[in-house]
Amino acid sequence: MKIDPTKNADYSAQIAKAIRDAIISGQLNVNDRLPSEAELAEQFEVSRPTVREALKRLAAQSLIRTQRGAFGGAFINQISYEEAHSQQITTSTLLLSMNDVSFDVACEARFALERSCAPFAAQRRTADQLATMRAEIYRQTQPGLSDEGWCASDVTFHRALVESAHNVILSYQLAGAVEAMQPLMNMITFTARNREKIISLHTDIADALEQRNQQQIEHALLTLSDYTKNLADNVFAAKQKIKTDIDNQKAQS
Amino acid sequence: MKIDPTKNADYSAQIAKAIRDAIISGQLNVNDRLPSEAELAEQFEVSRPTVREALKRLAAQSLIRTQRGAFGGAFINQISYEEAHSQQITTSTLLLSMNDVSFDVACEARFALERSCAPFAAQRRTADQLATMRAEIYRQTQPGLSDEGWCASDVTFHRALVESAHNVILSYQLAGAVEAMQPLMNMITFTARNREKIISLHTDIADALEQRNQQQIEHALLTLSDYTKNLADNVFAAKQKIKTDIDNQKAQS
DNA sequence: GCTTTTCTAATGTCAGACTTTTAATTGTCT
DNA sequence: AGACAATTAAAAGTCTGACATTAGAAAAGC
Repeated sequence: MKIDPTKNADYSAQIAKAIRDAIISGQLNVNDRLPSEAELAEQFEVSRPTVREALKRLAAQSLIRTQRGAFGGAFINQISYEEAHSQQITTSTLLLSMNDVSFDVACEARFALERSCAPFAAQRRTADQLATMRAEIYRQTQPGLSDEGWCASDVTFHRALVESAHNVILSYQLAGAVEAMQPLMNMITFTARNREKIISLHTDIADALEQRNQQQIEHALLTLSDYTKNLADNVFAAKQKIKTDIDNQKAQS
Repeated sequence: MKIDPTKNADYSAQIAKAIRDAIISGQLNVNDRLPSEAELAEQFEVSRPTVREALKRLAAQSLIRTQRGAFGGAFINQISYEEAHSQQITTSTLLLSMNDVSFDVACEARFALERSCAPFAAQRRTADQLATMRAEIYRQTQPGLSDEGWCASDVTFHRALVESAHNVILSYQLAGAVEAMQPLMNMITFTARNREKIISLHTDIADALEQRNQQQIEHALLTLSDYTKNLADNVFAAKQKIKTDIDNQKAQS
């Protein structure tokens, strides 16, 4: 692992890569302690600040954690679902916001992924998860619910659906996709009429899940996907119209 | 953004967070240039090495890129699908290897996710993608193909299937899931007999895709999933048996 | 035997200097 | 005037050496 060829540039990146590879390949195990910064500096024949920069890179990916004090140091971190998940969300969110993905594409992907847990959800759903979903539906019917409250409830509802598949990998992947989409979803303002329709679709999903009817779950999700797409199209069209009107006014004056 | 409360610890983490938040919230746009390290050090009232550690953290997430020389500096990076993708793979791979996820769970998730692009693949597949898949199937029939070659061909085949859905978000999410699973898949050694069966299932998938038959694609994927699971169960059972036999021998002596 | 103190190894931070890279500017020649 | 070469300056990358802070371990005291 100690090899670090005198390639032209950026020692800290090279050192980070060397350590990262050692972790991935299993040479370093969870909770192993890395040598101290001073020792690493000696091994790699660089100064301590350079080593530190490398370690910070690894820390940014939660590959290591550091502890101060005697017998402290850098330890290989066991990545938890939560950490992996929150990292995935940051990445996906940035990806979406920086590459102006069309709403349709994102929406399609989101519901397609969610549909993929339908068969397992139908088989394995527990009363508990069903209750959560029903509770969220009830919350959504409350007239005083704010836009933020509505969105949060929506996320909880869908997360319960995903969890009911009882597959940690699916949960991890889907929670990431759903949450990353949230900023896009928040661009839609839901009228009372919209909410009513969505609540009815949510009820369909819950009913289908209760009856363990996979096809019906998938169908309801597909309908919800199409409805959301339409809603978004209208919102964007309206925004476009306002913009055009303003342009026209400017042209007249 | 310049605020950095005198909380107790880890300035570099705080600074990284401040800048990261500014990027995510849109205060800083793609290709904007950050102030130079010296200026940042002054703004945050810390030393330059501390600022540098913060910047390295951001660089590790590909949030910024740096350029040396006059008019160089740190620039907000536009995250590409490729980068996001490779980051996702590192995270997922580590998650899987560190939390000993059962093969069944991972396999189930992988094929469930892949099934989710069946409807779009059936609609939108191009002749090109179909040709890629047929070519990989042909490669898989070659008797001299090594284990590595087999796995690589498998990945290419499935990626072509995913790409045929023509949805960048789905591609991004699924490619991550498929590739992260690869180390687990590589634990299975495929006999000639196994390969034959898998090739026949791959052919089923390609045929279904050619006929744009969504249900048949899904069915073939499900069968492939079950077959892979069985295969893995047998491999693990065999390994377990060997271990038990050794233990018994030891007990006898 | 338990608590308190001291020790010490490690990270976290700083200041200042030097090196290298790179683009813009200026200068020179045809 | 335009093309090429030399200069310059800004910025990242690196190093040295020091000090501050933490927290576990060992020693001292009761």
